Amino acid sequence: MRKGEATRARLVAKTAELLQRQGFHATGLAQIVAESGSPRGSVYFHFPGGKEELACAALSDAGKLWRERLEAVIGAAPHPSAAVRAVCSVLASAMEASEFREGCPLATVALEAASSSERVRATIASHYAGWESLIAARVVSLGMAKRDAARLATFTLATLEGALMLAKVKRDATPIRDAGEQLARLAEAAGAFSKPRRAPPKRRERSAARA
Amino acid sequence: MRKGEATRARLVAKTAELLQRQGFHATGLAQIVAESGSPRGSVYFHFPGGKEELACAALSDAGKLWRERLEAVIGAAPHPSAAVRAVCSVLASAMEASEFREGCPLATVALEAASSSERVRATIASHYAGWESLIAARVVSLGMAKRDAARLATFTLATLEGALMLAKVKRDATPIRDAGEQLARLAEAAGAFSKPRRAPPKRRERSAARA
DNA sequence: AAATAAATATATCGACCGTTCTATTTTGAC
DNA sequence: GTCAAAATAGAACGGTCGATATATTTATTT
Repeated sequence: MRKGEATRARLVAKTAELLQRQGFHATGLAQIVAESGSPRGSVYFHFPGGKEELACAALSDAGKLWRERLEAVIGAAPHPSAAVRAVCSVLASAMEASEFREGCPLATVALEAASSSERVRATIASHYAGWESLIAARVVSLGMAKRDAARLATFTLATLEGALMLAKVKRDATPIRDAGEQLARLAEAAGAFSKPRRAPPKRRERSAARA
Repeated sequence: MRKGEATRARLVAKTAELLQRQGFHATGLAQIVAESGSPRGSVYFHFPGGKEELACAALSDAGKLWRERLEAVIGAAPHPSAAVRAVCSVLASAMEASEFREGCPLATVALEAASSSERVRATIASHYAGWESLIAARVVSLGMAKRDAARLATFTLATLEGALMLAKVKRDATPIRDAGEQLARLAEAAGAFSKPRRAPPKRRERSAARA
């Protein structure tokens, strides 16, 4: 049934948008239905689990979309430092373009629902982990040990998320751009260090990101 | 009138706690009144502006409290690197102790209300700025240029906020501890660089945090 | 075209939301 | 003790919330 899938897609898309801007509790089914032009009676048909299930679907969609974008940028950049610069540039511009209403599509709900809905929490956590593994994989290809790369990836994501939040609150995108610059230098330093290496002999104790 | 002030204080304290754990929209007046044991009829006496005004008072209280704690830690630490380590250690432990329910007292509401209540947004922004200037001042005392110090302070705060969020979502405090370690190294590097300096001759182009 | 399932429409539910209102009690000043 | 202000009590407001139930319409299959 085509029509049903279209309705479902519209519901998910609008929900993702509203969750990104307002969060979970500030977004009502009424608003989702009204702004998406979807039939109200269809919500519980497509999402028997109600608002929670709809939210998880929307968060998953957004998480996948951002993962693909991240993958594309990382794949196109010659070096992680260039990638992080590009990502921050895009994020900063998007933030300004939306007049600081849109940030990370998961972050607001993450903080809101982490302690109330285990399902939502787990959904978001898995997508964050996916983003991190993407970053970590790129860093590993530079020669850094997996463990250190994972740490650096978490650190990078944390900084980006925090910068997005500060930018939203300050209504100023410079935290994002500055974070990009700082992280890029960190990546350069880490790359310069571990580049000339080949097949690390045994193990290295968190040698990375050592400045 | 003593009684009134006590009631007011209880309302503010409980509101701050609930905002930190659940956010703005998930916290109702009913819950605040019930859990604080305060008279329901007193809310609009002490806070004619309603929930928004009460929330701002609570956020301001929390912001001041954290500022004082931050000030104490920075004052006691021999070096910014030690300070950031200590802060992260405390934050990580507190996160675990609360079973990952309590993070930054402002962050959740910051993301929620940044686009809905200008008053709340401005309140939070001012406290974040206060925290940053505290960090920046300490870095300046190390010899770093004011502009670079401000950037580094914003970067540090962003990383901490992001790490707190990730820890909450993952239910794992390691992002906080790792962020502390990384930031501490960054601070050491910045300190080592700008320490031997005296009265910078003219201006330096963001030489800080250079690895 | 008939039969079956998918999808939508609509009305309604009880619960809770933030807010307002009018008593009533408590407190401080005289 | 008297009086006015501060503070509390508690009901009640209209509105919206997410969720449910029952019809009705639309599409797919045979």
